[in-house]
Amino acid sequence: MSAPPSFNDRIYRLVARIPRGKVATYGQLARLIGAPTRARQVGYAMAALKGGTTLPWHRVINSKGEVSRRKVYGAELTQRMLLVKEGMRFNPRGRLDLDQYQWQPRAVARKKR
DNA sequence: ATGGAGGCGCACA
DNA sequence: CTGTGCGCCTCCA
Repeated sequence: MSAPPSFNDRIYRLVARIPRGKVATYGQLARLIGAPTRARQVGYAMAALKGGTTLPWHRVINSKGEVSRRKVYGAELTQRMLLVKEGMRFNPRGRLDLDQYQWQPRAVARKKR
């Protein structure tokens, strides 16, 4: 029997589609799977990823364009490093300009944010 | 069962 | 800008 894809699986599938040089926010991913109020669970899903994952987990940030704080400090630095390596540049305030870097799954049809 | 805390986000003050 | 509250759901003690 094929079980319906879990919340986490849908998130992971989406994360896998984020192109290099772009980022998505937790809330954005939640909205994209039709669960606009569950941004926090997206964060939880990411936290549950294992070390050897092939997913571009580093391309997921918060709605302010910053790399979120978490338990293990080193992970934040790794994430920032990976993003910079993909060509993105952080503000003096340590944030990314979402207008410039946020992933737009549907290129055209999207006017409001 | 109950209460915190967690890679969030939004509205308000 | 910061802080607080609430909604949301999962985990864990």
